[in-house]
This record gives sequence, structure tokens and C-alpha cells, in this order.
Amino acid sequence: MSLDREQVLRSAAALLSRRSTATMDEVARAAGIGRATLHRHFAGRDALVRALEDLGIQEFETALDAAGLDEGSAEDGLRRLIVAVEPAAGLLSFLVTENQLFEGDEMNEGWDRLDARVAAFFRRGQERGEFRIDLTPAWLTEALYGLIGAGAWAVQAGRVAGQDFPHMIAELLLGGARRSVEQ
Amino acid sequence: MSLDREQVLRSAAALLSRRSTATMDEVARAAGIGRATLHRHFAGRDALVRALEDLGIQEFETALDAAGLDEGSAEDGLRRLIVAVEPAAGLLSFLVTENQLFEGDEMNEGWDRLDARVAAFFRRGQERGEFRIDLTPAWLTEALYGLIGAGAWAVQAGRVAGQDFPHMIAELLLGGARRSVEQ
DNA sequence: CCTCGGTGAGACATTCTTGTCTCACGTGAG
DNA sequence: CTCACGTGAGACAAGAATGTCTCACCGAGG
Repeated sequence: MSLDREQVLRSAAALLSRRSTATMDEVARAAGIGRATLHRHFAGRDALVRALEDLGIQEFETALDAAGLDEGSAEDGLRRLIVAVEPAAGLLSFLVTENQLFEGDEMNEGWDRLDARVAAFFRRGQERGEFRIDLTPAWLTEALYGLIGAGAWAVQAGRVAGQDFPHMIAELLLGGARRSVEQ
Repeated sequence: MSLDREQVLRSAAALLSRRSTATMDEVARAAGIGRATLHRHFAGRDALVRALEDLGIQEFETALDAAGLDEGSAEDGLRRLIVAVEPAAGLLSFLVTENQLFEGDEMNEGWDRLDARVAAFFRRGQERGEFRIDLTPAWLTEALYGLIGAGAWAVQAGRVAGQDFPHMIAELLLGGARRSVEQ
């Protein structure tokens, strides 16, 4: 019986998103396979994390494609992006914290590409007059990541309802906490 | 010569904020002391992290006190809080991710107290009509934490200038990315 | 029915980290 | 000066995780 690599990666992502220090043995059990089999398909923990990195990058890229950032207003594009990225939020926040360990040595270049796409989106929104220009695209990008991570954490901790995830993030990122005068 | 516990904790915080998996040996060397001495003062890695937790809670609490959240407008209070919490941002984001490991068992109750203070501040801001009411105080609290962590990370990664830290976070959290009509 | 490929279970060595201990050294107090 | 205390360095054992290997099993395909 051939092993379902995709399913193994998904269960590993689900486990490691919750407990980033989980053992290879725990990862294997979570996937319902033996540790030896896990090692046969992923040379080691590093290789597993790299595979998860590829998966996360791919999912984020898919979300970016699916969001159709350039259709309609930038605001609507951002809302679609947040909805599209929600399923991968846990994996992505795991990878972000894990990446700090790699400290420069052979970091996956996919992140740069994704960062560039997101930053370019914010820049276009600024050029079209939809986004304020006193916040740099780089910061808006990091803030989006931070809010996605905070949202995923808050949902998992039960502090907010899961169904509110897209609304919370989009509203805060777009409108902020201040009550507007026109409201 | 008596060991400067405070200085050891601060260098440990600086190191672990960058690399959360740093060894006890690395922590000791970063503090300029021997590993044996480190163990004499902190029974083990757990005890060290707990001590850092106490330090982080204390620093956050001090920042909350120093911010004088109830003086003047809620917006100004929030800006003062962000300025006051900036020096501890790295330590706090380390502790937040580290806390996910404790998974319920004997979590320091200090975090609940701090969360309650911050959430209460946002609630008061809502009641005074300064903050919008469609975002829950709990989410605004988590979002603040997330943005502080994202800001600390962005500054450390060199993506944004360190001096912009308070402005970036406060402006995004208060006003959001959308360009207001009156601007 | 037989064979082959992939798997699970477990043994094993290796490595890393931790925690403890000992011992020599240096400094400051008496 | 002398002594006691705290420290640094290093040795050491214990534990955990990793990576490799062997072996029995099972199911599919010939």
C-alpha cells in the first residue's frame, strides 16, 4: 500500500502547528504510520520541516492566486485573501516561527516571492488611493502576517469564534480600532 | 563576587527572543558566566523560563502602569502603552510562543491579569465611544499582542526602522490601512 | 500459490542536552 | 595573611530524540 504523502504532511502540519516541538514519533503516530515509514519518506526532521515549508508556500501561493487581488477594489481583494488563507493560517504561523531558526542559511526563496507579491498588492492599493501611504507596504505585509497568526491563535485558544476569523482580521487591518466619525 | 541575576535574565531574554531553542550553555555564555553558575541560580531550563516569564509579566505590568491608560483619551493611552512596552516586545513575543508549550498545566496566572487589564481598557474605550464595538475587546487584545510581535520581528529583521515601531503599531491598530475619506 | 514491495515494530548506536559533581582559582572580608 | 565563599572549567551519568537497521508481516499482482 503506497503511503499518502499529502495526508501525512497535513496531519504533521496540524500537529506541529499546535506543538512545534512534537517528536518524530508523535508526528508518525498522528499520521497513523510507523516512525520507520516516516523516516523512509522524509530523511529527517529537517526534511519534514522543509516539505512542510514547501506545502505552506504552495498553499499561500494558491490563496494569493485564488484571491484575485487585482479584481475589483483592493479592499475586497484583501478580504478574499484573508478568507482564502484561513485554512493554512495555523501552518503558516508555525512556519514563520520555525523560520527564525534557519537564520539565513539557505532560507527558502519562496518566502521572498510571497512577501513581494503581498507587498506589491499593498503598494498598488496605495497608488490607487485606497490605502494610506504613511504605512510602508513592508510593514502592512508583516502586520497582515502578525494578525493572521494572532487570529489563528485566538481561535484555537477559544478566545474568539472561528467563523469570525476573516471579519476580525479584515476589519482591524482595514479600518483599525478607532471609531470613525461617520459611524 | 555576587552574580547579577537581573543582567543574566536580560541577556537570556535577548538571546532566547532571537533563538528560542538556545542551549543552557549558550545562555550561560551569552551572560558571560559558566553553565554551572547558571544552574546554581536557576534549577533548570524550566526555572529559567519561569523566571523570564515573571520578568516579562513584571515589565508588561510596569508598562501598563506607566502608560496611565485612563488619563486623557483612550487613543493617547494606547499610544503611550505601545511606547512603554516597546523595550519588552522581544521578550514578550518569545514568552507568548513559549507559553503555547505549557498547554494549560500551571500557566502563570499573571497573564490572565494582564489580559484582563488590556481587555478592560479596550472595553472602556468602546464605552466612551472611541473604539468601534464590532470588534471584541478580547480580539483587540490579541491583535495588539500580534502587532507588537510582528513589529518586533520586522524591526529585528531590518524590514522597518526601529524608531517607527510605536507609530506603525499605533497607526495600524487605531486607524487601519484604509485611507479615510477625510484624508 | 508464490513472490515482491512496502510497512510496522522494535532494537541499537549516536548525538545532544541536561543536571550533578568535583576541583582549582581568585577575590574580598576578617 | 588567611580563610571562606562563589565562580569557571570540566568530567560524568542520565535521559531524550534521532537516524539506521533488521525482521516479520501482509496484501497485491503475477
